[in-house]
Amino acid sequence: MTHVIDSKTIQHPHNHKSCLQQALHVAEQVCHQKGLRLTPIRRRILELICTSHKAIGAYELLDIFHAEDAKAKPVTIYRALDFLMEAGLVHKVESLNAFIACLHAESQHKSVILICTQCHNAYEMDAEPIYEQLFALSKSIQFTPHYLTLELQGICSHCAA
Amino acid sequence: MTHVIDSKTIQHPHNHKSCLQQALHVAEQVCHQKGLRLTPIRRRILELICTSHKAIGAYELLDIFHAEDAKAKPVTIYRALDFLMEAGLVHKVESLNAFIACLHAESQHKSVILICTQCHNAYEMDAEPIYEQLFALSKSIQFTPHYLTLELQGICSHCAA
DNA sequence: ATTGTAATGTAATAATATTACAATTTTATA
DNA sequence: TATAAAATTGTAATATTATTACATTACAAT
Ligand SMILES: [Zn+2]
Ligand SMILES: [Zn+2]
Ligand SMILES: [Zn+2]
Ligand SMILES: [Zn+2]
Repeated sequence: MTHVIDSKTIQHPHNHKSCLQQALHVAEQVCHQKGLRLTPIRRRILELICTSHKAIGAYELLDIFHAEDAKAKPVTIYRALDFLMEAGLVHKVESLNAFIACLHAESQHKSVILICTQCHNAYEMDAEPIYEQLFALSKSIQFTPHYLTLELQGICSHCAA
Repeated sequence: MTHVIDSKTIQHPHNHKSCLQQALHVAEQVCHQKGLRLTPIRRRILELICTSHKAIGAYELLDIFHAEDAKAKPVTIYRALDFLMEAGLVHKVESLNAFIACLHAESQHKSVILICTQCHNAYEMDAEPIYEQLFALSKSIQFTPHYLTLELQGICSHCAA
């Protein structure tokens, strides 16, 4: 994975339609490749998450989706989220209890999530060297690393300007 | 801060009383120094968190504390937690929605929280170089870093053995 | 003593997430 | 194609985590 974030594009106003198209296209590909079923519900939830770069909560998703499908319940959303996360198409932002779409699910991820506390956008940036060092460090004390939560809050370039 | 974790001690069975004493002693010092009031409730909640190295949830704390003080309500716990976190005596483990005591609150912290998914113990380890690199990386794309969430799940040396 | 501030009491509610079981749809295979 | 197995969705209830609002009490500073 190259730098997923590009301060010239994602942090600033940009043609967001291409983000959405990209994410959905990759999702189709990944699911086909892994033999997973991107059902209408799952696809729609992914679309809703991709609406912006702000992390979105499960109940916000429910509010929107319920207007389209009155049968939708919390578990409808959580199931879709579980599927999408399992497939690597969506990430949970633990420090916000909210979710973002992965724009580069096709490749491996060792990323940090950058969260702007002003505009509330959240994006991934490649951080593979960080993972490697941290994993090495933990191994040096006989701790076997499995999964890293790495989220950086701050002010994005657009909001700082 | 030196290495807060020591695979020879905290990860393995150890005289935990000294962890507790240490944490409470430091808490007294820190509060005195910063002009903060470590009231009986706050002190007791800290003690309860220090009971073990497992991260503990707010409602687990409430269950225990309520048995000692029938007036206790959720907000009693959350207020104490807010105070303790603000004072740097307790950290929230975002990926668990639970809390741990800081054993070295007297010094600055740039730590990673190591979480064993088997025994559920959680400890801090110094990770200052990681912070520096990540902060530098974020600045290089004009993102101003404020606060890092850094939690590593895995298997501790005791459980691996 | 008086007054302002911080801490706690009390009640209600909001926000996030999971469990259990039934019905339906899809997939596999006889 | 018919049938069985597996995956997905429907539905209801509930569990878990966290906050808001306002009253009261304790503490600190004049
Ligand atoms: Zn975009
Ligand atoms: Zn911003
Ligand atoms: Zn200990
Ligand atoms: Zn362990």
